[in-house]
Amino acid sequence: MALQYMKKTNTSDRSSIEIEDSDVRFSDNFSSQDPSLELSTAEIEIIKYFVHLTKALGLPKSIGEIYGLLFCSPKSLTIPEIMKHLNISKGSTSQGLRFLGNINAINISKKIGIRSDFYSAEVSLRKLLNGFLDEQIEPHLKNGHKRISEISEVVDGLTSEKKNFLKDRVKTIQTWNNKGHDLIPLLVEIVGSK
Amino acid sequence: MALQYMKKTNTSDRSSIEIEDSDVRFSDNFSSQDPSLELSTAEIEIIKYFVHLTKALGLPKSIGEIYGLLFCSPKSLTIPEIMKHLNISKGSTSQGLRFLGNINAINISKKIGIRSDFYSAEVSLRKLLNGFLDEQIEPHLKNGHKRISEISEVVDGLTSEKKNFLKDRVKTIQTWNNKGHDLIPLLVEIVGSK
DNA sequence: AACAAAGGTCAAGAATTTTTGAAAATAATT
DNA sequence: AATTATTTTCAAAAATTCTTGACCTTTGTT
Repeated sequence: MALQYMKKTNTSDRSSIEIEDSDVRFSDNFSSQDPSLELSTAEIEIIKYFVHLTKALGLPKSIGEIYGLLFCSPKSLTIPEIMKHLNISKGSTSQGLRFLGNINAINISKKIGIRSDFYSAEVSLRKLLNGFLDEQIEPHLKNGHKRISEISEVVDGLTSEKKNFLKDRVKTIQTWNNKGHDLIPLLVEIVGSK
Repeated sequence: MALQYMKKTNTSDRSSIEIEDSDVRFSDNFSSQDPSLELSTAEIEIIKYFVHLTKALGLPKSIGEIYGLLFCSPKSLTIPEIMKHLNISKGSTSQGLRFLGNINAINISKKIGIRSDFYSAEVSLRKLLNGFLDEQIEPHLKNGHKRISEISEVVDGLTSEKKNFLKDRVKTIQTWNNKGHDLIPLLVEIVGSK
């Protein structure tokens, strides 16, 4: 569950965040690996922070792990390195990097004489926010706009006594969608103002 | 998957939204019910819109169904009515309403002489946004703040050459968190104006 | 006080999403 | 063009999340 939708109504004041990060793969079965790949407690905690964040956004843990690892790394890393550091599969690594690439949360570079791609974390909040909004939110709004138009037509064809009520409701959703749309560039300006 | 994290990189320009709403329970097995409970195509489409939205937010379908139904209803409804209209279980209905209640997306009222609670959709964008941010986002930021402080202490205790690099990174996360925190009231003002 | 209707709880099952890893595709080198 | 390193794909397994419904509590009625 990405967002907390099961909050108890009467359970005193228990901490309101529900995501558990008890079982972090790499902290469990990592000791027997090449020590040069070992992550410090500090790094593990930072990675957990990003896992928490991605889970809150409804995204898989592996994405938070990958971004977190890159965020902690002064030098850019290759796919095999990421896999070994985090002890995750090639598939997860590849898909996670694709997602992060799509939202411009990582930078990809090459080094002369080395075939692999090198990945590093993008840390500009403006770029991160912009990528996330453009790739993840704006398509939803665009799609929503289309859907609402279709709904509007269906409602216009109604003859029941509910027609006017529903017309009004459709107008409400339309307004919401427009506001959301207008908000995107504003958000980038406000939050991303360096 | 709440947000699209599997977008193909090279699949021409296929529509970027991935959520399917092919199987909407109540449109499938609803015809054999009491006709007074029957939903029109328009209503079903509006409910699908909200299902789509809740899925995009990483929330269960039932929550979108319940909110959508209430949104389409000129009069407030009881739990048994909601269950029958949507053909969902008591558990889902109860939990869904609790979630919606927590974020102030619904209003609960009583009618004299009737035991049941009556539920209706809150349609003020300001209230909806405020409730969602306060109940779902702000606790995450608060928790994040705590986590970052803890991480900061761990990093301060470091002696490795990475210490300064990680200190800098922690500072970056701190800034992000603060900006997010400052943004909440601003968002409500901007979007919820009127 | 017994009954009935409404609402809540939560373990188990169903449905969905994520991860894995073998196989295919791509790209660089000899 | 054959070889090898790197990356992508995708079906199946694993993990997680959602829904159900039997049981329990609460509230109001007779």
